[in-house]
Order: sequence, then structure tokens, then C-alpha cells
Amino acid sequence: MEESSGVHSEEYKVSSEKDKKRRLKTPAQVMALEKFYNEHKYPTEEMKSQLSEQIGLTEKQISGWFCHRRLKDKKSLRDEACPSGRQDHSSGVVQDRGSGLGQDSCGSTKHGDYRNVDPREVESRRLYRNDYRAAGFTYDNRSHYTGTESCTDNTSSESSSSSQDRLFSLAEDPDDRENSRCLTHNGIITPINTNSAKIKGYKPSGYLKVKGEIENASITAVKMQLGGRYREDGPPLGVEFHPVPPGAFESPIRNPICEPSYVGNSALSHLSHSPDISGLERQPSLSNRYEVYNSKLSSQDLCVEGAYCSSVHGSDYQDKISQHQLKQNLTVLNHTKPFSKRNSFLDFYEDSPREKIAYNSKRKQRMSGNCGAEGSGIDSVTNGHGHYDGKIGSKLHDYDDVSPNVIKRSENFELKPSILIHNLCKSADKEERRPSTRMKKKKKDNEKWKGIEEYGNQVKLIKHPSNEMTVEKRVRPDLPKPDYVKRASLTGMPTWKYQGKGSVMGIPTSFSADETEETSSYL
DNA sequence: TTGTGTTTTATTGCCTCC
DNA sequence: GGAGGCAATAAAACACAA
Repeated sequence: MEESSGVHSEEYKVSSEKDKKRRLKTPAQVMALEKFYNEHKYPTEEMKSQLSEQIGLTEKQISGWFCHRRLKDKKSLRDEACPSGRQDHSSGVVQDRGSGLGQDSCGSTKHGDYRNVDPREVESRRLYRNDYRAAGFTYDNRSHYTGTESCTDNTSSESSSSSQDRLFSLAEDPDDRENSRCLTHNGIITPINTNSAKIKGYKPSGYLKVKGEIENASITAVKMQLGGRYREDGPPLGVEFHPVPPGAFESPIRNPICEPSYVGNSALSHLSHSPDISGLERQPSLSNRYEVYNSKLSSQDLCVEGAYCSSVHGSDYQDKISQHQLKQNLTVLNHTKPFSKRNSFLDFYEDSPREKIAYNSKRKQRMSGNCGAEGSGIDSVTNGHGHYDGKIGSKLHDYDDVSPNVIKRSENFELKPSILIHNLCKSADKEERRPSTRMKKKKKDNEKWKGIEEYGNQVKLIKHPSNEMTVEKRVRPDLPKPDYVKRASLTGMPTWKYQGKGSVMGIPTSFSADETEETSSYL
């Protein structure tokens, strides 16, 4: 991988240097960057170097990109902080981001609000910490980052402006402890809890926490609002949804992701013999309410693009979320499959093909103000799937969290960072950077998932050339498997130099040999 | 096809910290 | 003084509408 990626990188660098013109980064690169950014807003030089090698950009470009990305985040926060009472498109919940103005680590270290707390460290570590802790993993790779890790860490970790951060914070909520399980060790949100996703809205930044929620009335209000109702099986934002009659949402478009598998009765979904029903959907553990909620969302918004409702998020945060969702979606599809998804490296990233999608669909996201509902729908859906004994959580990780096992099994995008980047770069770069004609673009929109799938196929080809089934079908059967998660969480950790530091790619050493063995055997 | 608006990328200057 | 980061700016690339 290093080889090809390296070559590619070199090529890209050379070409970039050749024409000093502004050169757009390939979707793969953007995905990788986004993903990495989601985990490390302030990458160390080492990380930058590594990343630059991985995606074929110069360190300077990497630094610049991160810098601008942070600005973007900051700007987003600022915009949302507008007194106009802007709401999060995806959730419709008043975002607390506003309060985070200038408080987020990505933003104003300059202002010295929390200089004492190295934003870089915070950003870099925050995710892990939450993850593992939440997940109940004994493994703590965060220590590698710095000894500064402390309780404050938690708060600071939430300082991130990203929606993910907000989501993470949810895990801290006593009522939402379960959610924490869903968090991936890499810090990417595993939308296990729909509520979390939906409420992504609520998440006071760590800084805010430190400062006191009092400072932000909106945050406090939301917090209070969520406080009582926000629970694992409860509807988001305290909105009670009435159960939908079975079959009410039987849309011709049965998107595994958006399709919430109606669940007034989880048993029904269980009994369903439809091959289209993903394992996730069958999960009996999903709360009815939750499912109902999802059903509604999906049916209402029913993005035709189904899998891609998430791409409709508004802000750049939503972008991240999109990535995340995408990741999740991809995961579901390939094993499901984003990138951010994304999700959020981060799949997209989040991100993965998903990221690409998000990337391409950004404009649309912006344009559609009511997309929020769609986005939230997706969130809820994906998250809803996450409700599996907490184990399922790992399944829904961002792709980088997804271990090789998952990848192998599901053949989806969720690759570890190195793999992801490599593959993405390979596929994306080999192909033309972007379609030049509008027709292509339009097609792209219609087939935004296509690209992702293609990418996934590439990976798939390498791993399972013979498998012609769709990703979704291939994956679904595995989802319900309990050990699936186990495996997923175990292997496939990126081989980053700094993994020891507890980077996203770090490999939890706590995993049992059995698991590893199992994984390897599978592979 | 063209014009307009938005987003992304690159550059530069300034500031802060070590 | 150097390194890293933020902010402002310009320009290219892109998306969309007419």
C-alpha cells in the first residue's frame, strides 16, 4: 500500500508542483483529511508528515488545509452563533455551537482562552478518550498523547466544534451512558443512539463545560430540554412520536439505510424474511420508539437517494456529520458503507466514498435548508441500528474504526486510515479528479453513491473478487453477529507511526489474542 | 453557453509560544 | 528567531440558473 500510495502521492506532488495553479484535492485526499481532521484538529508534525505521505500532499498543504479547515469550523460556529437563532439544519435543534464561539480549540487558541490547555492535544486526544471509556474498553491509548490527560480532558475534548464532538458529549450524559458504548475507539461517533445523532445539537463544548453552561443560555436550555427526555430509547428532543402502523412506510424505495424497518414491533422485523432487511434492521434490540422515529424520518424525508440523506446536512458540521453518517451508511450498506461517510480516514468521512459524496453534495446541502430533517433522519436511522448491546457500536464506527475484519467481511469502505487513504487515492486519483461536464456532475448527484460503491468495489475486488453481491447483502448477514463487533474493533488498526500515541489508528493492545486470531483467520 | 455566486486552495502578514 | 496558528485576501474551481 505504501508503495502505490507513495507513488501516487509523488505523482500528485509532482503534478502539483508543476502547475502552481490551485489544485483541488482529490476526493480521496479530502476524505482522508477530513477524517483525520475529525480526529486530530491539530495534528502534530509527525502526523502531518505521515498524512502527507499517505495522501500525497506536501506537509505545507496539509498544514494549510488543516488551518483552513479549522477556520471553516470556526466560521461555521460563528454563523450558527448568529442571534438570528439559526438552527441546525439537520436536527432543528438550537446549536450550542454558537456559545462555543472562539472557544473551540479549532478556533481561538490565539485568543488564549485556554492556552493552558493545548488545543492540539485536546483535539488529538479527545476522541479516544471518550471512546474507550465509553466503550468500556480497558485499552487506553490516549495516554500516549500526553500526560496532561486529565479530567479536564473530557471537557476540553468536547471543545471541538464538530458535531461529532457534540455527539460525544452525549455520552457523558448520565442518561446517555449507553450511547457511549457506541463510540468508537477512534473517536468517531457511532451513531448508536439516534437520539444522540439527532440531538447532535446538544453538546456543550468542553470549554463551555469548564466555563459553565450558564454562560450560554441556549445550551443550557437545550441541555435541560434534553436532560429529562434524552434517553436511549426516547425520542430526540423530547418529541414523542406515535408508533406508525406496520407497513405505513413501505416505500417502494427500500433503502436499507434510510429504511427504518418499521418497528412498531421489532419482532416483525425479526420475522421478516425479506432479503433486503439488513441485519441491523432485524436487530431486536432496537427500541421501538426509536425505530418508529426512524421510520418516520425515513419515510418523510425519504431521500430518494436514500442512503444519502445524510449528505443533506447544512453546515460544515453537518458535513462532518454527513461524513459520519455516510460512514455509517456505508457501513450499513457494505456491511453496509461515506465518506464522513465519512464519515468522517474518518469515513467520509466519514467518510470514504461517503466523504466523496458529501464533498460533491455539499452544495446541495447548503441549498436545501430543510435538508436537516433528512439528515436527522439518517442519523436516527443509522444510529438506531447502533443499538445493540453496545457491541454493535463498533460496527457503526467510522470507517477508520472499522477493523480490517469488518472490512473484509463487509467489503465496505470502512477502512483503516492507511488503507482507506491508499485505496481512495488510488481509485480517485487514477480516475480523473472530477468530471468536467455538468452532465457528469448531475449524474454524480444521481449516482453519488456510485462512486463510493465503486471505490468499495475496488476494495472488494482485491479482497473478494468473486463476490458479486451487493455490499448491503453481503454485509447484512454479519451485522447481527455478536462477534462481529468484536472483530471489527480489534483489527485493522491503521499502521500509523503514531499509533502508539493512541492515535486513531492505534491498535488497542488490550484485545485478546483470540480475537486477533479470529480476525486473522477470517482474513 | 454564459454569468453569478459559492467553495476551496494558496499566499501573506501578524501574533503567540518555546 | 523559529515554528505553529489564525485571519484576511486573492484566485481558481465549481455549481447553478438564465
